Amino acid sequence: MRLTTKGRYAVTAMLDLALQEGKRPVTLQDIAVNQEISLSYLEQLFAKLRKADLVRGTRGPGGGYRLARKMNAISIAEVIAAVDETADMTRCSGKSDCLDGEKCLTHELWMELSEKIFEFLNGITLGDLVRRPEVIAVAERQEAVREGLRTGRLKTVVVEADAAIGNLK
Amino acid sequence: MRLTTKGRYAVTAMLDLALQEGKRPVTLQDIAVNQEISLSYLEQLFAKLRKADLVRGTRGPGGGYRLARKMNAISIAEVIAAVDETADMTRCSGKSDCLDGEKCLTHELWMELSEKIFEFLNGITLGDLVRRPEVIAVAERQEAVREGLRTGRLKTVVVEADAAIGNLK
DNA sequence: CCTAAATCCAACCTTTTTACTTGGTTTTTA
DNA sequence: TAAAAACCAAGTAAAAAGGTTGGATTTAGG
Repeated sequence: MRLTTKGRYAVTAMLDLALQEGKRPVTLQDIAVNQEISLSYLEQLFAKLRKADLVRGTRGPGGGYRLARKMNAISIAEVIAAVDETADMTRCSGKSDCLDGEKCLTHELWMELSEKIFEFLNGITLGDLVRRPEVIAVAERQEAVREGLRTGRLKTVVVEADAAIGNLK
Repeated sequence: MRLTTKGRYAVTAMLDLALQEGKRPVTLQDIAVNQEISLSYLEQLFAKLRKADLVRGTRGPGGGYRLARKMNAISIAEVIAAVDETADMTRCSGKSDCLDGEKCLTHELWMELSEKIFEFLNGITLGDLVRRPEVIAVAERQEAVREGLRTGRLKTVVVEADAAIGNLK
């Protein structure tokens, strides 16, 4: 189970989709702007997410991407694995000479740890992250700010939001 | 908390040291052969491990490296952090314009997850891995941490888990 | 005191991975 | 039928991983 910026891009993008569940599908263009990442790179990541049956795209105007499953049924591990193609991380997979010496022992220990990390991340779903007390507070602030933008009541809202944030910390 | 082959090299190398505790110091040459990695790359990794006060080197013939602390007092997270120099993984650290839009929300969610991963890896020591019977204990604690993520009760859970681990020793 | 084994150190290089660019095509809605 | 979107593929630039070379400093042992 590797864990790099690539995996992070994938997870945050999936979170973007999860946060918009029920609304119109999300365009990669939107995500590209949000995450400050190139559209085409996102396309490549989403090609993998689609192959892994994690998202579903609809074409044409008004189209975009949706989660292929409920957010509670998509684990972080799955998302990361989908974009990561984890080439064998042990270097001793088939080698028989790895039986003697300390080499294979440390490898075995690593693999146990690796397994634990996977299980850990496999036990966390997008839904777990999206629906959390603190997270909900943040989401409300975001809503408030956005609403404030519309109504022209921005300054007070931001102050309120900042106060709310302060309470969290 | 990044997690790449670099971190794996560092962890397995540290496991090598842990497994030889009490014997003569371990030379990088030995590790290089065990892990099939270049001596000089190992030197670079160990320079960082040394700076992080995780290992202590003794020069000259018969020299090599030892753990700077008891293996129970060295966490996997520490080892990985030492070699990883985790440049800011969020891209929005100081930017104020990150308040509007969904960007900062997903970033915040990611950071929470990232924090959880760190805590998870910080709760596992080299000793946990080396002494197999207790690997089971790790699995149990991991369950606890994951549960904590869902309920938002993480800190207490971790403390409880640490206490439980302590009882085992 | 000399030699060899080891850490320590720095500069450079190659390979792989990440991330972006360009230039399309197809599908679908308005 | 025009525009908005997914889809696709080839190539490229930038960054990180991993290695190479060539040392210097310690230090045990003969």
